[in-house]
Amino acid sequence: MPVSVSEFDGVDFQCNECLKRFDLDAQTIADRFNKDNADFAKAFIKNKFINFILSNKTLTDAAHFILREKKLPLAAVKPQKVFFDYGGANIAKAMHIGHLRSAIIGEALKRLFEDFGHTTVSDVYLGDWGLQMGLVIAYLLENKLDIDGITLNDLNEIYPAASKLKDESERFYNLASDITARLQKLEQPYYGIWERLRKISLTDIRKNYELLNCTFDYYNGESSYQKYTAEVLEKLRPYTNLSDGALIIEVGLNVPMILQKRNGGNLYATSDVAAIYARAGEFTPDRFIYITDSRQAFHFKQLFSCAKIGKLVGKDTELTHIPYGSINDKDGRPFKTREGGTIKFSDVITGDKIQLAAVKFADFINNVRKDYIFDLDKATMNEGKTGVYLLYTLVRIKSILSKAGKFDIDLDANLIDDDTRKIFTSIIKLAESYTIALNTLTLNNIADGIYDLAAAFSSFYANRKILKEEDGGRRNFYLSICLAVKTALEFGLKTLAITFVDKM
RNA sequence: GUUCCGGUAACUCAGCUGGAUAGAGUAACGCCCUUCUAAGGCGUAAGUCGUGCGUUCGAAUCGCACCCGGAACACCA
Repeated sequence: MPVSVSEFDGVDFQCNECLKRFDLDAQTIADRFNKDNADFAKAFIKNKFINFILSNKTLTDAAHFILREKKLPLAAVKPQKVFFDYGGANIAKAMHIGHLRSAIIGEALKRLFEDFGHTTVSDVYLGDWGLQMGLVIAYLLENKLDIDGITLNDLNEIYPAASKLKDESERFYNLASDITARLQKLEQPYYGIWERLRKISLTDIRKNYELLNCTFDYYNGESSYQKYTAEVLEKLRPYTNLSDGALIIEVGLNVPMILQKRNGGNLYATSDVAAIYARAGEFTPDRFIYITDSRQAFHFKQLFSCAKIGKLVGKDTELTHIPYGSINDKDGRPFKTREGGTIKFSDVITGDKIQLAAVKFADFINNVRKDYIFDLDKATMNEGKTGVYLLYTLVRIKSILSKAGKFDIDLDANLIDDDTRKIFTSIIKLAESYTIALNTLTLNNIADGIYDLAAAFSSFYANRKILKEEDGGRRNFYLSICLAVKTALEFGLKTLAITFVDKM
């Protein structure tokens, strides 16, 4: 019988099945529940709802589990192997604020799956093989720029300039397209220049992802999968045909998917098809999860349909795209600098742990799929529902524990009062939020759960002096709670890939 | 034009496989530091849940229509 968290005062969980089914008598069910599960929870009826109040034993059991196992009591699931594709930084293009969400959402989801015991494989899948490379190379050659001495800063200026030129000059666009196609055939000098550009960018990209706590198993890119292109196109041959010179495949949507351009050049789609084929072959994952911005939703519909039609993945392989909304400014417009340029990664991510926690938490607290208004000042504000608050709460707990010295773990259920009860239920609800997160592939439930636990602790903390408590049993009870909350908060922050500190 | 996503307090957002009194944070206004980190705690005030019909014992939640905002829709990624 389905049970859900209740918002009703003094009730932990509720069941309203008896309101829907006349054959069920709420009182009978509650009575039976109470008979069989007396030490777990108490059921009672109000307004035809069956309400459940968790027993003190259930509350302390959860805390004991955390203290013993150093993790939250999560529901058991059948372990799967899941392939994560997130990150997606571009070579020869500075990382900017738009790259932030894929990285932090992807990393947190990956960790969430690992918390549940799933095996994961992750690939950053760099954008290193498309037209953007041809644009930059064409620009370098046309302007006779010193390619050996080029720096990342130069690239940051070259790409926007080349991109602009592409829109203004058809001649330049054609040149860049031609160079892209030649590069894809590994022709010199283009391939050599490409290697140089990739090397310069990669150092910076790795550094940035490390700052964000992103841990990719592979730093592959579109280029890494090109060697599978011929093979995958051959496999798809029965389903493809030529249209207007381009190689296309009908995927059951109103628009076919283009696999190869008229000039023989490959596109993003080509790389993606090759990549999913190669990954399925090498890792045989039960599931693929791609995390990109929502504008690519249609592309992934095409890709997944193509992969199924062409049997590039197993029949039962689950293919998931998580589309996230764009980061907008206070006026709801795509985030730009005052001059109209993109906000650079380094403007937002400085490496300061507290600021980083704030930026990440501000993202998690919002629904992944929606656009969200990014306000650095607000995110890093010292008050309210922020990453700073969580870190601060943790610091205060740590301070108490270090001053307390040794103590015996003792959770005497008789000592539970309103404040401590709130802490215990918050812990249980946090564990519940993990299941919701896993099922919905969102993270705001966990972020909220962590906040609620921290808030419950802050209330408890404000109402008593833990270290001055003279009753030994009570002191142990309080300190044990501190330790359990600390462990739960740290576990939660680790899932979200937020680094915490000891002092601030 | 077709399709998708969004519209909830002044602001930023939860809640959406229908359920009890629609929740947080911010901003506003009060109160609480000789006391474990006040980056904190407690409280007050703030809502035609975009609009209109419909389904239901019951709708922010489901259906239909409409209005606003954003996005995607063949050689970009």
